[in-house]
Amino acid sequence: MSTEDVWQRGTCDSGRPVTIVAMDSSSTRRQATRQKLYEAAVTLIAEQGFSATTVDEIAERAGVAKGTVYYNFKSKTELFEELLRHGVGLLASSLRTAADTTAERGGSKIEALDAMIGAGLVFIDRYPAFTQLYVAELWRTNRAWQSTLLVVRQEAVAVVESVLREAVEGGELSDEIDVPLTAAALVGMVLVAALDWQAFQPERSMDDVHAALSRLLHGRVGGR
Amino acid sequence: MSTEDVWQRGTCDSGRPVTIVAMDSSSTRRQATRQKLYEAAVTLIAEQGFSATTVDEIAERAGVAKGTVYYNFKSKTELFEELLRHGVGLLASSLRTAADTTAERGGSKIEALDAMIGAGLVFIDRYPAFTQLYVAELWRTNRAWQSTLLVVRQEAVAVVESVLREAVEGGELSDEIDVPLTAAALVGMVLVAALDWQAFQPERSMDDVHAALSRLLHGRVGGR
DNA sequence: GCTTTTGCACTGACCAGTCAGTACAAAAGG
DNA sequence: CCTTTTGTACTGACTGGTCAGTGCAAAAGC
Repeated sequence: MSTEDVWQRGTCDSGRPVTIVAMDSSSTRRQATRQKLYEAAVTLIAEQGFSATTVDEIAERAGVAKGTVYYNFKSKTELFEELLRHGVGLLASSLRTAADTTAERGGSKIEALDAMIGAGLVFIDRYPAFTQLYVAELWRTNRAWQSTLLVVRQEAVAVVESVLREAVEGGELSDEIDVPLTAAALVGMVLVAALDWQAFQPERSMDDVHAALSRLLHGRVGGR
Repeated sequence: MSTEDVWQRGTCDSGRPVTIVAMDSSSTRRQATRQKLYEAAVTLIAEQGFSATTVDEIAERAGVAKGTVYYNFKSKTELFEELLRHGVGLLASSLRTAADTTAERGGSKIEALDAMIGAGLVFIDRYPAFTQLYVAELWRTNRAWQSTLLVVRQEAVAVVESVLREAVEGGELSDEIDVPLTAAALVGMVLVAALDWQAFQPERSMDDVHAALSRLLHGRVGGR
């Protein structure tokens, strides 16, 4: 975290507000506040779910007054939706980078998929709370943010689909494989294995997990 | 949904579900009420999440008075926990049956795994709401039913692990594979692919999905 | 004649969202 | 200079509503 504002809060009803310290330029402050709110919200919602998490909790964890939440976001739901957009953006671009880097090195598409598994694991390791939250909310029907999630899912899965498609076109994979279903299965494999690793087998290393998933991808499990 | 299910309740030590068809006349009525409540709760909670679902809603959907909910269950949480136990019992025994049937026919362990994928898909197709709910709650930390879930997850994953282990012992699979991680990855693959199928690609047939997953299991995606 | 269910009124905690007010920097004005 | 105004960011007590869980008398099953 970057901003070094050393300021103190007073109480509203009695204590003299003892504030202080200047802000550099204008809107940097707001950005920092939003970031704090994102960070507080993501862990709380991942732990407890959206409805079970109160705005008061989010504000408290962020070290901010409740009113500030509503100054920065229209509603609790809007805060959550922006969180989703923000997080999936990070994931998708991290997957894309992994694929592109492999391509630049002249690697095969299968290698690119392997690299994406690695990138996925790094992401989940870094933002476990976000991943948890994403998985928990993705398949809920009837929610307000359903449309946001649909878009956001497509952004992530599309990256995998495009690499699979290129692999088929390049003759690297049989054209019998079902691109959308296989992409979903691969993403699910990584997501669930990683969450399970963190929740139930935390003693394993990321390399262990990557190796196990690679083996599945390369067909060394059920192998012919 | 069929109300005439054969009732199963897990016993603690044996791990083997005991079938309860009908205890005594008075209990049957109670069981029917409980079943109605499970069915109402599972869809509502899958759609909205645990906290967002009210007891009044559950009672109304079940066509039962609110007091009845509390006559049959200590609390909303307890209702939910028993729902989880009940559902995972069904899943685990369905997986076990698939594996056993394959074994009886003299099939290989890989074939057993394939059959379990099929059984998993049938289960998800029949109880999509339960699956949704399970995935959404499984990796949450800090929840009251955390310990219930841990037990319940183990029951399902253990079935897959045991088949993998037998396959390794029988020389069908390399002993280099990591049994717990691979089991988690396989379960995740099926779970997520199936949910994705239902939510985002409902036009596909179950056979399509099974074929795509089989291909991954048999290594016909990343080839060698 | 038990167990189970109903219907309904009630309570107390909890919570999303509001609003009047504070803090403070920078600009405007004198 | 100093003082007044303006804009932005934030504060926290408060409100109106919601909901888990209770209590109980009467009815319905078995």
